[in-house]
Amino acid sequence: MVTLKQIAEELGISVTTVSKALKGYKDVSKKTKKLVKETASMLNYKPNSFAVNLRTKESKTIGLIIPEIVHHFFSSVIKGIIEQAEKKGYLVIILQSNESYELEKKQIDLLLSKRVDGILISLANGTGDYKHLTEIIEQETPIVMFDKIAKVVQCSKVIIDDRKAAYQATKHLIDVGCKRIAHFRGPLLPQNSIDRFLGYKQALTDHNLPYDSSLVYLLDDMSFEEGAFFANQLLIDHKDVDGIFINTDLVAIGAISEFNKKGIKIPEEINIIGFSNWFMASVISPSLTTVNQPGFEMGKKAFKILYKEIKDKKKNKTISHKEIVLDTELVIRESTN
Amino acid sequence: MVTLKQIAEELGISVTTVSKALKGYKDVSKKTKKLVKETASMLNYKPNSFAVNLRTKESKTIGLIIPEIVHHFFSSVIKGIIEQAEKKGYLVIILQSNESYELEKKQIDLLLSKRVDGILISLANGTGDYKHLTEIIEQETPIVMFDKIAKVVQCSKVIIDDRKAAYQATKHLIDVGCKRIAHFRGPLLPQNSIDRFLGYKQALTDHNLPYDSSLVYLLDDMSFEEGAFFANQLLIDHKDVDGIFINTDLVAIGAISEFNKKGIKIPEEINIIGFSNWFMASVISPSLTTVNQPGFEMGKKAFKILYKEIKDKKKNKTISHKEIVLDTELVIRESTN
DNA sequence: CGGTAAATCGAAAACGTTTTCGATTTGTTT
DNA sequence: AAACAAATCGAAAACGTTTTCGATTTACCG
Repeated sequence: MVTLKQIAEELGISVTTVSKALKGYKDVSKKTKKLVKETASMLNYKPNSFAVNLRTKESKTIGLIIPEIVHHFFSSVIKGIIEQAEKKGYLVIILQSNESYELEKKQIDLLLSKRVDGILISLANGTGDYKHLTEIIEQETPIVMFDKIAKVVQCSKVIIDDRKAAYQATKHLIDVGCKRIAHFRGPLLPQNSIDRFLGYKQALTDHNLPYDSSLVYLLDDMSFEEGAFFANQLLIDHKDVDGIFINTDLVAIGAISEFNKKGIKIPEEINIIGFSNWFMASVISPSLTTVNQPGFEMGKKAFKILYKEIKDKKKNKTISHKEIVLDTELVIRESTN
Repeated sequence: MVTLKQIAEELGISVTTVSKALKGYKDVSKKTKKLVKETASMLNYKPNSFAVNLRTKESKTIGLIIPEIVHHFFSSVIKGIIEQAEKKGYLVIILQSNESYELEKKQIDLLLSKRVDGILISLANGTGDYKHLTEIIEQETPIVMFDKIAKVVQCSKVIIDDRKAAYQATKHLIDVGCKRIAHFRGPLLPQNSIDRFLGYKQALTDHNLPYDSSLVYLLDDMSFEEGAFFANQLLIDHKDVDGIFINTDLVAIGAISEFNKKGIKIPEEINIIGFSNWFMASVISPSLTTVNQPGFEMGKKAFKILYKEIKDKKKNKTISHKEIVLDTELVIRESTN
């Protein structure tokens, strides 16, 4: 590996001048500048990033912690982040928390000790306290949270309005004539589940439909199988239900599959609306009406904000935290009338 | 940020001793060892990884280049790599080539200049020459290729036996009684497409079925839409076809969707088998018979091999390249008789 | 107590870069 | 030719760690 020193010796000049020549300092003559650049590329010189990092105290690398990689929404987010980061010359280290609070803590420690320039995170479902997050902020490492956030933590956030989106989804069911609407809700912890539930409830009361807590089923692992299970349960408990708003597409697809198997006609006998707009939603039969969640844009936006905070920190500007709310969109397909 | 120096001053000893105490050298007394460790954790000392990298000439970081992140198979691979890497104390920088040769080249340059300890790569469809790859090998940076590989490049590889798997898939169609079997093949460049095509052809001739090149349709972007398009084309061109082996599940699902729309019964009128076993394959109707491609295991294995090569390089051992072939498995579902 | 061995410590160099600041050279003007 | 300004260069420190090797201290034994 060729170093500045070697180039300097080759040309009989000092390391300083070589460095400055390569970085375009104005106090080195055009002649030597040209000379240095030529021999540098001839020797295939590449700056030792370890040394640069040490000297400049930055690594041009950010960390990303995500609950699950094999997941349509999250992989879209990752793609958005990586693309945007690459444009700005940043690399992305990805870690997966597996929805575990303990892992999430360890991984944050890892990233901090690697001294990444910033951190992007979507919280695990299991995270209840936020000490590990406030620690990041105290260390003054820029951080922005997206999708699954902790409202109480003081940092920038990129989210969708889950409550509003859920409201619109439920309202859509009402608009197509549903009178008795069930909800398969997500676990108690992530804010999203709560907000979606609240949106559902609000839509009911705003349209003079009674809220019946026995129509709300609590999901645990949000799997395909759970969707099928609760669809079946619903047939036993409440034969009069004519619409379901389901917390996420995967579960909705499980439900559809079960209804298909049981010969229940969708949407004639029951309307179904999901959430997230996984690719899968468009290819099953009947195709699934759902709420589009802009993962790619969320990733892009999250990085952009993080980037600004990193730059501001370098300039010793005070960083003001932003909270961006991205638009969702109802995607109407065959599973609703 | 607290440094060794600060700990040393705090205790009135030398930086050397502090460093050695923390690293468990035997030439420092148990008393001072304990003292140093206590104050280190009290001050929340974390070694500056930039300095460590510079000194030890390694970053405990590897690079991963993948054609596409939002993709069930590849995201499974990523998951396998990250999990395994984390176990060994390595972090993973992910880049996406978007199936572009040019991007792939740039990204390899990026990773090399970041001085990652090793590189994992699955080639873009567009990569024809391998100069950028041999460059890595000349630099003596360990590299292992997986799934989409270049046979001619001298490095370790983790793959499946595409040809054998395709053979089995085609044979399955023959076993269920198909006499006239079409193939939607992938583009001309990645070796996988070629091998799958060859397996298909071999199976036909081994079972006394004539090979008819007009039954082979060349896919371009391997999308859902292409599947639908060629399914329709097939109905126009060859009404007598009773089975299709399709290069990848996504395209197969597009075809199924088109056949469903046209009222063609699957598998009664036409048998369909895909490749990869995307999650989606199990939830569409009819569910798709396919070949399971073990993404997660491939990721794990690829990292393990890379890890060994990194270690061997450190010990100046000569590294011997391995070629691992993982088992695939026929997953029989409703789309074949 | 003298002598040797073992235990314990620290000075210093090295990794490769960036940047400050002073020194030297060149050019320009009287 | 003197005087000054501008252009060009390089020495040296710094970033924080690791590790070699010599120095010092302690322990031990006759």
